[in-house]
Amino acid sequence: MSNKGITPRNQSYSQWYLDIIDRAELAENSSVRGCMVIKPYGYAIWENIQKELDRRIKGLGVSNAYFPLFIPLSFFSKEASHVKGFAKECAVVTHYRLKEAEDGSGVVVDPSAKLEEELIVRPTSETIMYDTFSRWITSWRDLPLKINQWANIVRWEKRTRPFLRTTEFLWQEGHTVHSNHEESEKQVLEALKMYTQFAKEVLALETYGGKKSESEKFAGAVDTYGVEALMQDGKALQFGTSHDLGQNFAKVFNIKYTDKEGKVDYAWQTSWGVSTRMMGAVIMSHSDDLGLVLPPVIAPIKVVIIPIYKDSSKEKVLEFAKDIESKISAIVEGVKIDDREYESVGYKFNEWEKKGVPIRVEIGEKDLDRNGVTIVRRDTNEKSEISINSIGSEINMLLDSIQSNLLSRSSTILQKNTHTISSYDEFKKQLKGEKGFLKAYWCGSKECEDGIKYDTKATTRCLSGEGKGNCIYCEKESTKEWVFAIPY
RNA sequence: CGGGGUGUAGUUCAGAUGGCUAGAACGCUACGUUCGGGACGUAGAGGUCGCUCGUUCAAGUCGAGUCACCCCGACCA
Repeated sequence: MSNKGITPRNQSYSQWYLDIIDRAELAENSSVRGCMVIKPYGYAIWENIQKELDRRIKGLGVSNAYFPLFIPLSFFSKEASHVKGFAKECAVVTHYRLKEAEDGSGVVVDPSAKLEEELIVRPTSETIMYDTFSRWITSWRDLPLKINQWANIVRWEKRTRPFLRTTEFLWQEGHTVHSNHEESEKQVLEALKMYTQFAKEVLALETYGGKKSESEKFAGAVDTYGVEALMQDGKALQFGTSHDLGQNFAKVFNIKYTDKEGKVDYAWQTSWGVSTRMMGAVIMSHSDDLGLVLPPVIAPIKVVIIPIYKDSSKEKVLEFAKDIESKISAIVEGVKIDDREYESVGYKFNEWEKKGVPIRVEIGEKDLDRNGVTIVRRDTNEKSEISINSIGSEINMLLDSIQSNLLSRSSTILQKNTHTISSYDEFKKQLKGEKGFLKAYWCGSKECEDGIKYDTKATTRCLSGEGKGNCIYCEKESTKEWVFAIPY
């Protein structure tokens, strides 16, 4: 198996992510591909991400709920551009029963069990949720309605990549319904802000967020906003979106309410989501040649203690190590002592480095003698010796500083790799070389956008700001500056 | 769907011009010696060579078909 294509720096990466995911070993002759198995260590990272994100989502006044995996074809086909956007990547359920094959070779689909109406495995849940919403909402008193769902979804993409584009993925999708456009617009921006803050504070990632161009919009949205992160190879990764759906879905799903004046009107909606792709963003952004580097907030193991001893000192060192463990655990969550006897010290160092554990505490005879420990921080690989007085709070502070160091590193990288560009030659040259984010004016025409994409593979990622300049492609005057990049 | 490539041990791969009982490294198991940066020794377990048909005295090796997977495009979070 080759893992080319997901490396932050060419090779070395392939083995790092294998601690987190595995290829789905599907049955022989299965045409299912591009699914991934998330291993326990990887899932623990996801759970930490979920926990932090869920708290923030609830902070927006949103409640969790769950809707069906299957969407009747008729629901799905109601919003024209939505169908058009997703039609080519849907898994369809056509039958509900199997039977034994006549030649005894196993089971086959029972043709008599054909569904009256096909079911779509959700590629996103707008349609199935909004059908329900139309029955929940009748009055202004029912609004705003704010629902979030944690779920798996399926998009049958032609080409998959571990983490970045898997056939099935886990995500969170927020859906809100409002009585007017000002309020729903505000919600869209609030969600966007929540995501960019989340990226900063939890994932230690600096990102660009902003409005998407017409061609990059979500299928069925009036406007789409996106959060874009920069990977080490200079490509951009969109890891979150927030959509202003206007009344597009309300009109086809008949989501109407009576306002305070007794007038009936269609509601205004938003939807927004982030997925397991975030984990890909974290891995690809922070990893180095030694393996993963996890931001402490999402690291399942934040501190690993490695006792180092000879037979003669074994008991003393282990006892000291356990004492240190309980001292740190009193203040810090996620402390692990690696006292496996059957692995060598070097192996352990390597293993936890590879897994991105933020702090390693080494405890040996030398440390015992001076009543201290040796610690190594994963972000810089700096080694230092600290005394055991107030070790818990010191480690806690160090975790904070690792978290903020990763963020400032990410900010610096983003700044360094963002270039304001005014000539198309320069634009092309940059994208052939180091890539990164390019800020340039664009007239807004599809011809220019397509031309740029054809020449360079770069697309508009999001609106950068307003000003005055000339379209990088056709040189017509424009007031809008966009962020361009080659996307994943 | 187009272009390219690959199927041999758990994994990564070697097995020119067909030839004896199919190999290596890593991993795995047991025992011993080790342990401040991926330890070492000894002994072991592990394979219908993707599948089918054909050519041949003889097929992992040649031919045809088939299935699966990977990479590069188009499409996308």
